[in-house]
Amino acid sequence: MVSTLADVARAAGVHPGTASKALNPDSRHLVAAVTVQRVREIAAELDYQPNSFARGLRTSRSFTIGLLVPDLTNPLFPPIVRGIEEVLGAAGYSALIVNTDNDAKKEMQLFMTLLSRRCDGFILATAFRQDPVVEAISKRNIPAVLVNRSTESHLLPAVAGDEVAEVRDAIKYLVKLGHRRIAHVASPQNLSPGYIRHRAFLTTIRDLGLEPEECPVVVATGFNEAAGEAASKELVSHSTSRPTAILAGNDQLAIGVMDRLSTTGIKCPEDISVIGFNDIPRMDRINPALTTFALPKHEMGVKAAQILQAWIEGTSIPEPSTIYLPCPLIIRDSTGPAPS
Amino acid sequence: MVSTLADVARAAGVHPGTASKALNPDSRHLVAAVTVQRVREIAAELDYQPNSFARGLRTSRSFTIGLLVPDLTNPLFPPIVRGIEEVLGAAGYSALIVNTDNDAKKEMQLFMTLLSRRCDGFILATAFRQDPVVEAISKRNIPAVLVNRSTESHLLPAVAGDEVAEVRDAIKYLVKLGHRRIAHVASPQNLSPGYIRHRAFLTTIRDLGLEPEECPVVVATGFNEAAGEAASKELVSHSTSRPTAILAGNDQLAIGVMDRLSTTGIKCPEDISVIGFNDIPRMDRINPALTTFALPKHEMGVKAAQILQAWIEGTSIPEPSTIYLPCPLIIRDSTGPAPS
DNA sequence: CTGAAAGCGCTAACAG
DNA sequence: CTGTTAGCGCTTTCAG
Repeated sequence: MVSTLADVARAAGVHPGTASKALNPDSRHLVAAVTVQRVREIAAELDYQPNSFARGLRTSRSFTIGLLVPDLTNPLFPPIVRGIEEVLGAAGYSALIVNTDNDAKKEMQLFMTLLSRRCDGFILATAFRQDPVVEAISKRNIPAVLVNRSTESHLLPAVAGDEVAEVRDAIKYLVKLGHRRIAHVASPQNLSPGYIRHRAFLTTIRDLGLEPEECPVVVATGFNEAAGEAASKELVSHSTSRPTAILAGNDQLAIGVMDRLSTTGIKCPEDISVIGFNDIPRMDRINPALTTFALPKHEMGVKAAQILQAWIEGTSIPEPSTIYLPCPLIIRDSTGPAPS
Repeated sequence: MVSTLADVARAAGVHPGTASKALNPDSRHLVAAVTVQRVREIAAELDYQPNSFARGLRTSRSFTIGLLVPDLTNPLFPPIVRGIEEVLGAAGYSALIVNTDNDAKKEMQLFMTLLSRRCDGFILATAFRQDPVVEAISKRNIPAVLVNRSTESHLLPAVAGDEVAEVRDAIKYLVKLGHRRIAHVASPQNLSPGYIRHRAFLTTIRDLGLEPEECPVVVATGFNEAAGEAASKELVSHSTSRPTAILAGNDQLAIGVMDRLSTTGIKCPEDISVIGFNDIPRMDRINPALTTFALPKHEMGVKAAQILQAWIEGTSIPEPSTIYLPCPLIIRDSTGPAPS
């Protein structure tokens, strides 16, 4: 068994209360320097580890944060997690990480179990545009911040990519290359990125004076390659009216679109240019290398964690607004001049 | 604030002890069915969540497991984590996940903080061939299992790919294609996969009657593309004596090797065939698509988790031996007949 | 079947 | 500066 505070106190010939003060940085100054020294030595000797159950029970602090992600297997999320861990880990917090698979029921259930573990705060990369968990958190006034997704009702602070700017930059870039028939394969609309990009697409098309009927949108039923392939089938079937450029909702959808193109015998980028979003790993190595926007994943994690830490520790209560981080356009080989 | 067991008991008109029994599946049978019913209803109404600090303090069980991985950003690990979560999550455990970056000091430090959080068990994907953390765990007799890596001293059960079979299969396959000059770019030797594959390479070369001096080994200084590129520089510099096939220590190293080949103007697979290990995502989409071995990542996680759970719950104390899972060879475009 | 009481290990308020 | 005390919320004997 491991040793307890009482063991340390006994060995040091002091009262447990005193030992506690000696060992705790915030109350060390209340104890004589020699005593502190002795207690610490003995603690080290017995390699005493404070029982975090007991401490938590007393202080109502766990130094644990709950981290909800849709799926760690999606390469978007690990860098975010690392960014979070980098700041919160250094501050003494550990992360309880769960995968929700974009399942609202699972999300709520997992949240409840994390809640009963008394997490000091939460970071959610899982929010739906309307999200009961977000409401539950907000109602209970628990520190929490959203990352990569935001909710319709701005109940919690969020850190996300600047999706509106991305879409505008993408379309401007394509127009400069001579494209006028630009289509959008949108990701599902119940999550903010899909919805925001879709809306930004519509308004940008209008703002730039393109013909809306030449710029169709089709909403994919998922986030992966297969969904992209399925969604673009109809889009590229009529060789006369087909777009010359396709903006996919994310990189995986873009790959699916390119799969469809290659099975249909359409060349990318000669016939149709394709753009993705997020710049997940190895998009520079697929064929053709994908033009996409670099979401600052690590930085998003860092920012979210900083906001959460300040909130937990009472340094600053954040506004429930969204911070939009810029996403540079990475031009590679999947885009080129519009065919003549 | 959330409600406590005492609140529930009061509202139900019973003693807290009784409420506790009524709510706990294992002791429910000690309480009258009607009472159980009433207490449960009231608990649900107040949405009572047991305080896990208090419970843990009393029971010395946290229903938490510590999960140490080198780097979540390496696509090898998320599927393992998901496999683990799948079994342990269903059993009521949550996972505290930390990244060690293959830094022994960081590993020990993080382990100690997880220990003070009273994890019921550990799964390590981080073990070095000699690993102080593994020794510390073993000495304290804490349930823990290794995954993807094993230690020299078989102190803990482990689940890994069958690296010896992989290497043998790889070389046999290459020999069948006519290769006799086969080189190995090994991954660092302080981790079991690098070491085991290296040894298997040596013995297989001998067993198959190839000339050892025609089958050089160079040990890479890291696990990534850059390390693979650097390690293969020398190997392919002499056009007369260069190998016709290279077995890289993992997929990232293999990509590095292919980078080197393409900058040197050597064609893959026409001039040199390349094989990787693990089959990380999108190896089927790079150019040329990589021939590699499919490590059963998810299954490894599942197996490790099952062993751990049985150990924690006392169902079965496992042998400290390694389970080797078969890894099928996935033949793609980076391998072909030896040049004549 | 239910109630009473003790105590897990710690911290924080207060007294000396 | 150090000791005393109480109690966080729960489970688990032991009595009734």
